[in-house]
Amino acid sequence: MVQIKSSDLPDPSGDRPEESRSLRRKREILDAASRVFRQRGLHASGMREIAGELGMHVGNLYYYFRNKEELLAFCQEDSLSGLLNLAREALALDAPPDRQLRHLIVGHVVLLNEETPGSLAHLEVEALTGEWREKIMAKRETYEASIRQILEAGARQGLLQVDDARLAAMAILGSLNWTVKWFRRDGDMSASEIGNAFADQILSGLSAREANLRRQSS
Amino acid sequence: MVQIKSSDLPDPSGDRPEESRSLRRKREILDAASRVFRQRGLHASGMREIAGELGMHVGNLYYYFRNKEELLAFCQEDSLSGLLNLAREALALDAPPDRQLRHLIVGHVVLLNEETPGSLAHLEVEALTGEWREKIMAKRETYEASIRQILEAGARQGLLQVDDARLAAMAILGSLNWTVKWFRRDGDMSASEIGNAFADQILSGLSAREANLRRQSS
DNA sequence: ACTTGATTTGAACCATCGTTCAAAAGGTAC
DNA sequence: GTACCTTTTGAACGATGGTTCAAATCAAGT
Repeated sequence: MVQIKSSDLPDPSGDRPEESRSLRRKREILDAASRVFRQRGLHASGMREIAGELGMHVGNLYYYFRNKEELLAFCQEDSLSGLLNLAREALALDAPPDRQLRHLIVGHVVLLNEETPGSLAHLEVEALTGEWREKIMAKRETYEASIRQILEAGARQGLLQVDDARLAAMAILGSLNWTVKWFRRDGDMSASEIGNAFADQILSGLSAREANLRRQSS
Repeated sequence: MVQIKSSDLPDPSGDRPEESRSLRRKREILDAASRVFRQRGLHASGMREIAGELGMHVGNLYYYFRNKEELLAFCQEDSLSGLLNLAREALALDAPPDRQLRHLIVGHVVLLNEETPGSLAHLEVEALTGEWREKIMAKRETYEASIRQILEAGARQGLLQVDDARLAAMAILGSLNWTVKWFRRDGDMSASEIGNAFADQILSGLSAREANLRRQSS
């Protein structure tokens, strides 16, 4: 009777060389689940398919996760942890807020589309209920707050022009999150290329100006 | 045995005073379904709940729609028709492309969040298969093409700065579509206020400039 | 009133899906 | 090799949800 506690799955995604066998297996399941969720869509993919992806049987999943919702919640938490790390990374950057923002934008697109396989789940908080929902939403709120923090710092320093940080953050997040709906691994642009192009557009805006200032730093 | 053909539900949402009883009922169902989809989420809402919303019984739905997928497809088509109208409207506007773009942006946010009740469905093309999926995706492609058309016209006239119209369109659409995930009817901003703020941000960009040109027309 | 076709009911069917559990298999330390 | 805990299996249960359909009801037209 192991019964792994919900507080497992450490935030730093760095691999401990000596993780218990059980935890490694758990992460394997998590990754498989994420993959399936992404391919077939959240509600279209059942526990049996997730188990099948790993060549195991359904019941076995319930040895590691209490139910489907917990599995989904862990996927989302994993994905969000990556984003929170990214946000910390961006804020710790020794660079002006506009560059911090670019770092975050590019990282977000890469994370959602190339690294974290569970990203799609991140878009479906509605599927969660109760404590899990609150926990995930709290984490998401923290992430959004980090973005606002960058924007407001930029505004304070006169580098960014931000009327309503909350609104600006949602506009940005919309562009970034939406990429999971159309990004293709075999497309003609990598995630980081897309991220950089988005950063260009978000920072410069679409309006042409007389003096065409392509970039103002470097 | 009436068997309404799939080509019904006329694009112009203007009410014909003499629509057949059957068609009116069909639209009632469509609206109810959209409402339920939106509240409970697509997969969480069953046929019984949709029927319940109208005080009718399950089986009756199948007199008007072959199955759930057809119901969903019609919802999406309805929503997309509204957007296509909007795009035509914007393009027909006797104004420079940047104003056409603003018109489209504001209209899109309003349509998705206040007018068309079936908007949420619009975000879930994955749930469709076969012919329906293709039909919806084709319509969506047409809409996106309209946006690119505006952007490219703007670029040609030197009014807009667009590197990659396809990418720019996706960034914009992401911001707009994402609003349905967080917009609240009882929030402190109306859909059109949000749309206008978005248009400001998308056009001007976040980078502060020496000459702070808030608006360049009017 | 009577007939005919349109609409609605009510109940059932069937597949799928999440979940449970007792039993089998694996792995390890003594 | 044997005892003990971990992990996996295989099969089943119960609920839900989409779907079907024959029968009942409704709405006109004559």
